[in-house]
Amino acid sequence: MTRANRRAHPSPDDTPPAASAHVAAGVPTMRDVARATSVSQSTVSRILSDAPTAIPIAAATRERVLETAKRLGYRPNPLARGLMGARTMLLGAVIRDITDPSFPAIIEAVTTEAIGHGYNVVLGHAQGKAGEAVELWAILESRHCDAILLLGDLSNQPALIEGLQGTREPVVALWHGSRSTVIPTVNVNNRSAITTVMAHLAALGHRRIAFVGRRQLGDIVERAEAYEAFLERQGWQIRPEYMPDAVNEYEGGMEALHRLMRLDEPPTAIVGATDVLAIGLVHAALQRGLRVPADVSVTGFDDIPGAHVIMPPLTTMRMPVRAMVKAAIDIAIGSPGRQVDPAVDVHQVFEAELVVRDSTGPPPEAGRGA
Amino acid sequence: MTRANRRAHPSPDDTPPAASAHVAAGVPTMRDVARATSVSQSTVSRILSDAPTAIPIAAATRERVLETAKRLGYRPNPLARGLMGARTMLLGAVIRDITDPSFPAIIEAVTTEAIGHGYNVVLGHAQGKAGEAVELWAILESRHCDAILLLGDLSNQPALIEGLQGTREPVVALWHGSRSTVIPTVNVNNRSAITTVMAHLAALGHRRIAFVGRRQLGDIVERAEAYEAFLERQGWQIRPEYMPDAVNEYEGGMEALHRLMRLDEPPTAIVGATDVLAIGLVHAALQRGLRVPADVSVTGFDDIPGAHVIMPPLTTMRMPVRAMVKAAIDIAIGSPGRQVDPAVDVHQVFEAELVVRDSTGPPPEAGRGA
DNA sequence: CTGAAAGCGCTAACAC
DNA sequence: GTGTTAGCGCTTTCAG
Repeated sequence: MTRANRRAHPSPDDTPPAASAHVAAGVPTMRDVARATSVSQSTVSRILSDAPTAIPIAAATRERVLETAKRLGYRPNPLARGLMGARTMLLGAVIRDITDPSFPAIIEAVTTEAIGHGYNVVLGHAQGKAGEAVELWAILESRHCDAILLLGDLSNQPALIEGLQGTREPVVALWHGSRSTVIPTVNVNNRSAITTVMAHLAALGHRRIAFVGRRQLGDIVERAEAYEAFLERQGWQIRPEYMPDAVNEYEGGMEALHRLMRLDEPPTAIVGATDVLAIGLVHAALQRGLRVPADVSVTGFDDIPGAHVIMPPLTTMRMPVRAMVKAAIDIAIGSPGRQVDPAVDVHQVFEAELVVRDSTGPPPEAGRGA
Repeated sequence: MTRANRRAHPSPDDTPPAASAHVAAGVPTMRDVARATSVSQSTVSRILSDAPTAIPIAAATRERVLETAKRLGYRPNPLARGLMGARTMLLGAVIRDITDPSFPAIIEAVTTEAIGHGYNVVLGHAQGKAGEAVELWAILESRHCDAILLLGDLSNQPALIEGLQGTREPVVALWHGSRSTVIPTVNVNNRSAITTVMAHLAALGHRRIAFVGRRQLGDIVERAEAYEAFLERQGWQIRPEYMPDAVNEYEGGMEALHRLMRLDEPPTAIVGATDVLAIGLVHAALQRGLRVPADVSVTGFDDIPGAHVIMPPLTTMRMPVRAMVKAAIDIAIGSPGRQVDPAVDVHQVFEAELVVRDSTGPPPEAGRGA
């Protein structure tokens, strides 16, 4: 007995008698509206579809239908719609790792923005496992999502990316890194952001600046490259030992700091590729009895919630998350029914903003070592 | 031209000629499988439905069908399924506030657990606004979700709660507080958890213990009550000034600490109703030049990511998030097709575990004030 | 301008 | 055991 809201049935066997009274009538269907307005069901469909002006309809009829639809509390059934190949008003989201502290704000923005467009978000997270993302993708496709959003760098899922190309639904990647040319992307300008951070540090007087982050995720690769490029432009030495590998977790940052501080000539400032790393760096520094920023300056990236309540509050780069998500969704579902124009190379880039707090300051007077 | 994968059509006008080659064939349907196996489509349905043993089917036929289905890469169309009133394999999630730091772990658990059951999660967040949650609910209902999960205390959305009662889909509330009797709930045992924290503090020697949290969200109300009950059992004084109101944000905790420390007789320990509050408390204490825990001990609740990387690492209560989510999902979709048995009062309660870190210690030798 | 009718992919009576 | 036959609620030709 799974059949849903059968209405106008005196429940011969199924419905528990005096059960849920005020829903017994069931959700009104298009036929109900049609009957109540004494027009054909297809007329109702035409009026209620999102092609309001395509076929001319008598204003009076339209008025009446709209009115009864509202009175009856009519809601279109997205399932039936989707079955016909029409839009399902579903937005699929594939998330690299939902536990990453920078994602909640992103998801919040995505769901809000989607609802603003009348869309719902179906969530899936890829969680590292290679096959899983493809599976996820298949699921989203079978749900006839109108568009797919890729959240975070999923380039470690080549099968996903490949599969995504052979589909009709628009796919847009957010924070995927700007190397993917096959999929429209919305990214932060990592290069200019890191340049800003480095300039801030340089202006403070720092010369021995380290960069912490694993060159794996698209964004972080770009940040690392920008770091090197900056040093080069300044004519400063690029030291491999100033670029320790670190997994994007608090622990990764902590470990990296210890490694850096054991160097003969430790850095006076450290650029964390993410806030998570930066917070780990600060934490480990404090554990070591170092003062931040008196002994070592630290910067982050993302301005995650909490970045301002660690001690000292973190200097970091803040991205226009809202605007970026909006842009991505506009690309994905902005042109209703149409695929993203493949002729246009859609690769939007947004600028991040430096938020100076207390984790950065001038370097210690006398550099330790040489 | 929204119609989806029309197959076997030489694309007279629609399809951009040599477009996406390997998907051109379209998703195989049940009819395709039926034809390829030379059986009727309904036989395929019977075999592929989740009622495998309901009607006996020749093992040989079943074998063949299953085989071709796999070979063709057949995937059931959830839309068509749902249209019939069958299960949509969609799990709706209404989230109180997705930006709350304790939610990412919850969402992660929900999506993972859901996928384990073959379900997808449709996300919506209520975000405070009263009408919004109802709207959200209507949307989820129209999507024919098989079940709805309420995440966090949504009792500030009475219209939602009321609407939820008149539906056929199972609704389960997680961390809603255990006061709602009308909806099955899965909760943490706030009472015993706070008792544990208080006992920990008492054992350390604290006698002047404050509690910070707004009595609004279900969980926090229960925690506040447990706090008072503990004091009462100990025969200790309940001081209203030791229970400042505080919004559940870092800033709320900071503000509360300043207020508490301006008291003639400030507390030597503060129980934060959540980690967010506790982190704010610690932060403000440090700002004031107080040492934690030497001058004041602080505890939290939730063990959010980051609770262990603030300085000092936070003593807190950790909830079995995974198990709780699993329990809720089992209740919601555990009994396929059936509603949650209304006869059984489903109110599961899980125990939290004390995680002692460095934010708690003995009180200062000489209490300031009296 | 509007109605009638077909059918999306699937499930569920009902026959045989 | 298996095939036939209706629809689920909607969009979309095709006739008026």
